Amino acid sequence: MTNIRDLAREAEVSVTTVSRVLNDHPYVAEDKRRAVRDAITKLGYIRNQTAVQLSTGQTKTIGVMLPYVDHPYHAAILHGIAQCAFEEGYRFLTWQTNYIASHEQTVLQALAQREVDGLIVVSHSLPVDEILRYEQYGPIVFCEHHEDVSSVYINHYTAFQSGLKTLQSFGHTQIGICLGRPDSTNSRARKQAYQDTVSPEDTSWIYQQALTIEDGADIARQWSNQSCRPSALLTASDHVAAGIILELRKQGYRIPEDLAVIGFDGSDLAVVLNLTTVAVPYETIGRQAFSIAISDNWRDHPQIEIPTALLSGLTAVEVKE
Amino acid sequence: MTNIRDLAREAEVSVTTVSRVLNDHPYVAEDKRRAVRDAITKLGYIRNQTAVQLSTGQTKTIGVMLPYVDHPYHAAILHGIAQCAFEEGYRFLTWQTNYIASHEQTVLQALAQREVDGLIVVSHSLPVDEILRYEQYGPIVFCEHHEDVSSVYINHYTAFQSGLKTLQSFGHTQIGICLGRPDSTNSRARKQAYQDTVSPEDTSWIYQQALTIEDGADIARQWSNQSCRPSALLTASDHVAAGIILELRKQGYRIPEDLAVIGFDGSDLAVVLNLTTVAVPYETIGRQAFSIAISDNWRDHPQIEIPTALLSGLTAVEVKE
DNA sequence: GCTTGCCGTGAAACGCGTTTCATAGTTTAC
DNA sequence: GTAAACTATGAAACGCGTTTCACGGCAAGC
Repeated sequence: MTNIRDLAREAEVSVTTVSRVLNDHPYVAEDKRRAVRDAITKLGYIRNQTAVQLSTGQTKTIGVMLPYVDHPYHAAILHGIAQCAFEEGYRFLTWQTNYIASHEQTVLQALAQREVDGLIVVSHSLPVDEILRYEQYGPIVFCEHHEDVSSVYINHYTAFQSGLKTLQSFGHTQIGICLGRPDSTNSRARKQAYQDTVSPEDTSWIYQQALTIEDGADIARQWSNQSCRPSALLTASDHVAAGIILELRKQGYRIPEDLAVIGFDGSDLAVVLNLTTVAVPYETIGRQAFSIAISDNWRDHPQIEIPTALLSGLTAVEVKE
Repeated sequence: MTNIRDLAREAEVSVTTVSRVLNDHPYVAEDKRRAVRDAITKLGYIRNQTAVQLSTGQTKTIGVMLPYVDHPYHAAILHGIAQCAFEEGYRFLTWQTNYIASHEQTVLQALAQREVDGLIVVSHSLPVDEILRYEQYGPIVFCEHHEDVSSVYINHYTAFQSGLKTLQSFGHTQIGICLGRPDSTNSRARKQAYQDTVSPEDTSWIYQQALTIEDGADIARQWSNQSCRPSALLTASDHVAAGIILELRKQGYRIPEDLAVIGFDGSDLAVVLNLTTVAVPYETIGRQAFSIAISDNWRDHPQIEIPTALLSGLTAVEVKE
């Protein structure tokens, strides 16, 4: 493997000059520049990126902590990160944590060990302040809202409220909700929006642990077994909504006549099912998070709220008298 | 930032001994080991991973080249890679290329510059032999079949054949297909299977450039405008199948009575639509590709064929007389 | 005519952990 | 009892590019 010292010898210049040529520094005479270029070609030199990283103290790499790379909305955030990273000449390392605390620790460790210049936390299970202890090693940007933390987020309270109000405007009074992980920040905000907006008569209309299509089917069965049912459901994700709709149709119920359903995410599934859904611009979240992670002002803990939009389908429509 | 030399001074040992303690080398006396450990705690030392990488010449990182991180089946492969990488103590860098040749070059460059120890090429647009020129710098594993190349793949010929034969066994004789990128290796194999299996009467039953839900809707419109139509369609992906089904239902056609449809991938969409589909274990492909990339025998160009399975739904059923 | 200031170049230090090699004291082996 | 085989330890080299600092030459400024 030829290195810059070999080049220097071949081109009869100093390593400094070689380095200057490599980095397009102006203070190099044209003939020496050419000599170095010729040496590069002749010896087939290729820069060792690791050495550059050690030398500059920068990896030009951002780490991404997320629970599952193949969940549609995490993947969409990743997409935004990938776009932005490429444009900025950065790379990114992805860690799939499955929400396992020890795996999340590994990611934080990587920041401390200077494997990455910064971290984007898409979703996590460790307490925020434990994660923030690692901010001394570099920027940490969250994709959900926390106080005094760099974050790019959607307002789950208002987003959920918009879904609930839509159902109300369609004439529904018996409204239930589905929540994902019960103790997550997002779920808490959503629950609060629910309590503030519809003042529910029955806590059995809050369906917990709603994450997958299968969870949706479970919830549909729960619903159909209840004596006192909601007439409308705001779900935690399009996947859950899909599970509910499919199971209920299988059981002979009609959507939205027997149960109006609103999804969350604005995914492909929503298009396919003609699902009314709260659309979230996940790609934008990824892009913004990335730009904070590589900006100089991350210490100011910038906070960016990304707006959501209600996307109308046919699973939640005006109630006919 | 304290380094290994500071530790050596503090613990009154040599840097070699410190390095030994850090790497759990056995030839260190217990008292010195403790002294080093104490120094680590006292000075708050954290290993600089970049220095380790430069020193060992290994990054313990694998690069992944794929067109889009948020396409379900690429994400599924990524999921497999992520799992395997974590288990093996590796990291992975993802490059989203959008099938742009210059972006793919960047990825190859990264291998040459020793940013990664190896490369997994999920899908690509550059010619294979151009990519293989970089094999001198490290293992390159493909997720599709090519001769004399490390690869983990599904046999698109037999996979497509199984779909076609299923349609035939259901009584269909007028069978069409959808293909994705016209010149890809996969499309060629699929087309061959089509020609060998159904000996099509009409080339207008091959629908090209079928990649997204929207493409599917386009194809549905094409189909409904044709005077001589196939009675069954084997599609390039579940997304395309979904687009076709939704558009045709909107136009008042019935699936499978007017058109039987089989998808490809075995994705969530298939579950939701009760779609008959050719299921592909993408996660397994990712895992296997990863293990080849970090194995010693990659120079032998191992080839692993992963089997597919037909998953029955309701969009392709026995033709009633 | 002399001081600034810019251009061009290189030696050496720096970032930091790993590894080779030499040395010396102990055991084990026969 | 002596050779062979461990165990334990450190100096120095290595991997490799960047950056600081010093210095000579030359042109512009007054």
